Amino acid sequence: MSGDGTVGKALDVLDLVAGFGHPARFSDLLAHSPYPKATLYRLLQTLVTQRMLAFNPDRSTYTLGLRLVRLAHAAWDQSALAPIARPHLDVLSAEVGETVHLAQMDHAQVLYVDKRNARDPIPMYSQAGKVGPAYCTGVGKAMLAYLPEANLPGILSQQSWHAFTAKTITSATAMMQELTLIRARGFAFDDEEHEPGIICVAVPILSTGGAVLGALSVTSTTARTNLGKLAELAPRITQIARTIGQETTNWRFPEETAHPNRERA
Amino acid sequence: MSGDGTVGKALDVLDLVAGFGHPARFSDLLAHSPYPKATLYRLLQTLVTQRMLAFNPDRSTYTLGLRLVRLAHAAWDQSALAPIARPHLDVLSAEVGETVHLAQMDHAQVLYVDKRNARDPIPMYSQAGKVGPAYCTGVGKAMLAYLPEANLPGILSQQSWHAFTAKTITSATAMMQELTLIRARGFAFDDEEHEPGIICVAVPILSTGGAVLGALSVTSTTARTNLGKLAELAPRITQIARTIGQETTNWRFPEETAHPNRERA
DNA sequence: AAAATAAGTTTCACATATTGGAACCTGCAA
DNA sequence: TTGCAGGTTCCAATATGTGAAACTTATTTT
Repeated sequence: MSGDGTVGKALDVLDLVAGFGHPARFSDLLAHSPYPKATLYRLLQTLVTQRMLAFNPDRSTYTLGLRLVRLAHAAWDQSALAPIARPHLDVLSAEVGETVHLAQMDHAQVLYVDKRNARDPIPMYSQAGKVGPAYCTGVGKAMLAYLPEANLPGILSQQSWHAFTAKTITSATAMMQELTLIRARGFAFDDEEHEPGIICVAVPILSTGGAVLGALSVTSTTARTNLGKLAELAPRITQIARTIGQETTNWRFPEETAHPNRERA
Repeated sequence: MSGDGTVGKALDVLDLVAGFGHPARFSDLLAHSPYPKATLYRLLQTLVTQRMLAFNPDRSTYTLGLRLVRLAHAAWDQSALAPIARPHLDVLSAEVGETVHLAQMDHAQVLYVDKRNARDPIPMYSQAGKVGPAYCTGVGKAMLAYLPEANLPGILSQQSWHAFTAKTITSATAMMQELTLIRARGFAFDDEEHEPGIICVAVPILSTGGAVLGALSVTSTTARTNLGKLAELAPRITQIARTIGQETTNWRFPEETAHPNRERA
C-alpha cells in the first residue's frame, strides 16, 4: 500500500495498532496485516524499542506508546492554526452557545483539530482528532470551495460519496455546483447531509494570501434552530475566521537564531 | 544512540523537527542532525509522503504532520489511564481550585498526560504532553516510590540530578531515603525542588495489583499555601487516585471479537 | 551583469538492513 | 506423552538504505 520503504511499513503497523480501540495481541495484528509473521514481529519490536508502541508482557499486548503522545503535543502546539484559533473558539463558543468545530484538511478528509461544546466545554482530545468526510460536512465543503481549482479533481475523486442521508451530495458534478454557491455566499451549510437532524454553518479560514488554512463551524440541530437562523451567525463567524486567518498568516516565524531543540539525555 | 535501523533514524528526525518550536528549514535540520545531507533529505521525504511531516513549498519548511495528530488522538484515547481519569480530574479540580496534574512514567522521565487549571480549564494538548524530570517533581517521586525495586536502580541512574533549587534532591542515595519516607506517608511532596515557590502534593495511582499506573498531584505556590495545608488534601487525592486505579484495572478488555480497525480509503 | 557562494537535489557504487520461509521454542490441552 | 497454537529466532538472498560527490538551482557579492 502506502509502503514507502521500511518506515512506511512501520507506520502502517502503528496505524494498525491505533485502529484497534484496545490493546492488541500479536496474532490479532498478524491477522490484519499484510506482512509475514517474522516481518511484523520485527517491526513491532522496533516500534516498541522506539517507544512508539508499548508492550505489556503480562498480557502480551501492544498499545500505542507515550512517545507518540509527546510528538503529538508538539504537533498540535506548533501547528500554526490550532493554538492561535483557540481563544477565538472560546469567544465564539461563549457567544453562540452551540457546538463549535475547528477543522483542517488531511489528505482528502476533514480532521477536527479542536472543538467547543456549549454546556460543558469538552477537552479536545476526547472529541477532536477524529477524521470525517469532506463532501458532506460544513467544514469540509467550506474548505473545498476555496481550494485551488487544480487540486479539486484529485480530492473530489477520493470522496466516497456515500449517501448518509437523503440530502447528501453524492457526485463530484453536483459538488462543483454547491461549491460555486458557497463561494458566492461566502459560507457553507451542512443541511443534514451527514446526520439527520444535524445542521451547521461553516466558513473557511484563509491566509491573507487566500490559501485554505482550515474551517470554522457552528453546529446545531433542527430541533433547536434552522438554516435561516444559523445564517445570521455567518457574519460573526466569518469575522472571527478572518481574524484567525490574519493572525496565523502574521505568525510567520521571525527568523529564530537560537536552536531550542530538546537536549538528548 | 537510539538508532534502531531506518525506522529509528526516521523517528529521530521526527523528534528533531518537533524539537524546533517552529517550521524548520532543511539546513536548520541538517545542522542539528547527525545524518549526512543526502540521508537526511531522503528521511525527510519519506516522512513527508507518510504525512508525518508536512512540507511547505512556499517557505520550504518542514512541520509536523496531521497524521501525527490522528495517531495521538488514538494514543490518548486508548491509554487506559487518561480517559478514565478525566472526570475525576474535573471533580478534584473543582474541589481544590488548584492546578491538578495527571502524569505517567515515560522512560525515566515524567510525562504529563492531563492537567486542570483552576480558573479556566485548559484543554490538554496545550499544556500536557510535556515531559519533566522524575527526581524533583511530586508526581515523579510518587511514582518512583511505588515502582518495583528491581527497576529503581536503572531509572535512578538515568536522572540528571541537576540542582534546580537548593532543595532539590541530587543523589540516588538521598532519593532512596526520600522514597522510603514517601511510602511510609503514602504521598509525596514537591517542596520547591523544581521551581522556587512551587509546591505540590502527589499520590501514586496504582492498579489493584499494585503496579504503578501514574500519579496525581495538586500544585500551588508558597505564596498561597504551605505543605501542611496541602497535606490535608492528601486523603481526598488518595481516595480519587484509588478510584482511578480501580476503574483502570477493571477496564480490562473483555476479549473483543470483531475487528474495529479503520478501513483504508 | 558576471562571479562567487550557499541551499537544495540527484546520482550511483557500495554496504547494510530487511526479508520471510522454515525451524524452533514455549506453554497448555487432550 | 503427544499435539497444537501462539510466539520467537535463524539465515541466505536480496531489496533498501547510505553518503561522498556531482549537479542544479537560488541568493549574494563584486
